[in-house]
Amino acid sequence: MAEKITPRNEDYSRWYLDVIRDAELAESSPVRGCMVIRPYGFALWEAVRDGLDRRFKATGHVNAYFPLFIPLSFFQKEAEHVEGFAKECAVVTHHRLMTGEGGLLVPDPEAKLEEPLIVRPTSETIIGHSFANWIQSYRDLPLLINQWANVVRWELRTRPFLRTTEFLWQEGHTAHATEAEAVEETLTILHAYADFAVNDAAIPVIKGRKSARERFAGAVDTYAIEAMMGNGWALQAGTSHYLGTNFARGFEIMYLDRNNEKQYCHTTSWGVSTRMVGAIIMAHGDDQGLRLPPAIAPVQAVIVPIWRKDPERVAVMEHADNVHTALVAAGVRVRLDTRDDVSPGYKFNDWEMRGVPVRIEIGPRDVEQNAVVLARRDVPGKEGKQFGVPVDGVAAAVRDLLASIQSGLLRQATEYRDANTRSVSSYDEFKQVIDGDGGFIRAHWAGSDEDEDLIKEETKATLRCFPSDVPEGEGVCFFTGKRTSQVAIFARAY
RNA sequence: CGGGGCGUAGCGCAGCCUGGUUAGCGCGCGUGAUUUGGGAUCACGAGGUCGGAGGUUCGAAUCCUCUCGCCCCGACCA
Repeated sequence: MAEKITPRNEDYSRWYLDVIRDAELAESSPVRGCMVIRPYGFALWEAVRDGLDRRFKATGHVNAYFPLFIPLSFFQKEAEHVEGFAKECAVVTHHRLMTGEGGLLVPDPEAKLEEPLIVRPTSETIIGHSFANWIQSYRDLPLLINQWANVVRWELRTRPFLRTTEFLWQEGHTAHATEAEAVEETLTILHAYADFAVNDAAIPVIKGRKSARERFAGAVDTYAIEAMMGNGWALQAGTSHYLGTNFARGFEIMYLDRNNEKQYCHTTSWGVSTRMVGAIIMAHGDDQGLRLPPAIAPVQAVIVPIWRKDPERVAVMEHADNVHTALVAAGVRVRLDTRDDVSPGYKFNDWEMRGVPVRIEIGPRDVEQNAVVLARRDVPGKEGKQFGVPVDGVAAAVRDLLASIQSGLLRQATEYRDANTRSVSSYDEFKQVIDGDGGFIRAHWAGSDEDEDLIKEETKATLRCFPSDVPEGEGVCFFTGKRTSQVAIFARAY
């Protein structure tokens, strides 16, 4: 691997869990596979939410809300969709409890539902049902709806943020008159996701189309943004699906066109989940813990006052208050750490683990000089510190620093990804890379679905996507030896 | 569901093999003092049905049986 940016040490999983614990992002819950999101972790999710929601609204989407429970029969209406989700559904069968033997509460057999309800694993079906009612004419199109919600998928194996039984996400659902419009919508959202990932989360994602094997259940085409984590594995951080008329046929989502003829709508769906928080942790975290890009950091700068005796304390706090006020006025999300029961050293570590981009140290020496010390989270140790920054210029200096950290994190992550993206010209070489350095393999690909299955079985690497930016041109498939212009990215993935 | 492992204080663990007074350690928590520019120190203190049930035994955290739960690897997946 290239120079270490994030810890790919003995146990990356352990590191990941420790970061989550130390930064107080989340913890396990009494319910298997579910996660308690603590306030700081939720603030991070809210930042993701705000960044995405702003982009959705800028492209004409509006928010709405649909039921948590979906009638079982709704799932039946799209064949591939059933197949994809049937294995991981939570099912509600009763609506009342009763006291049974030994005083234990049990579902009342008298209160069995005539039709079981599914706790939504995704909402295409129930939203499709509404869409069918809402859409009559071409004048009702396009219909651009988004929902912020929780969903439940009974996964066999879970990991905090990356895969939990219940998770928070947004799911967009749109309906269009034509295939071209719906495909355009799918790509508009893909670009919005990538824009957020790159510019807000500082994660250099690759936009691409999924292979048939990796496609969403019921979609004609699935597009995704793929990110590289600190151990070289891939993480699908957002998906956008063109659903064709599959769901429109299942739910009779139809409109009358200008010629007074009934037509099926072309629909799309797309989602980003709390998994994005996991991506941010794994893409940027280092040995000290979390590193947050300023654009989404709940706290962008923290002021740590330092004093020994009460007279010092008064002077330092007054100075710190002034700096705090100036930064608030400058629009910086700043926090003054007034805790007097922990030492400054403790606070330094505490905020570093939480990934706060900028730390402002204010002690008696700074009061004397009417200055502060600035420390940047992305550069460890003394090199990351600026001493004697005059108070007059603090707001400007902090803003510059935040901008520099934002671009610095993106640059580091991009360099890391590029250093760990390799090309191969044979399957042997492919296996060597996957078992050795890991990372992404980007190569020409003309294999079949079965070839893809074989590679997955033998190497655990999956076809992540066909990247949409293809500068390579025609070449030879590493697996089949055929000439092709199609390029694919393979990697082990979460 | 297959393969491995673990349940002892809020958290992390030792003790179990080879049964024996009052079950230990670290972190955290409470009180006090001294500290405070990189995770403070000392003193005192609170905190446990040893996952549960049954059995063996004079005696069980320790041995046996059953049971419940969790974690890791695999299959499923955002």
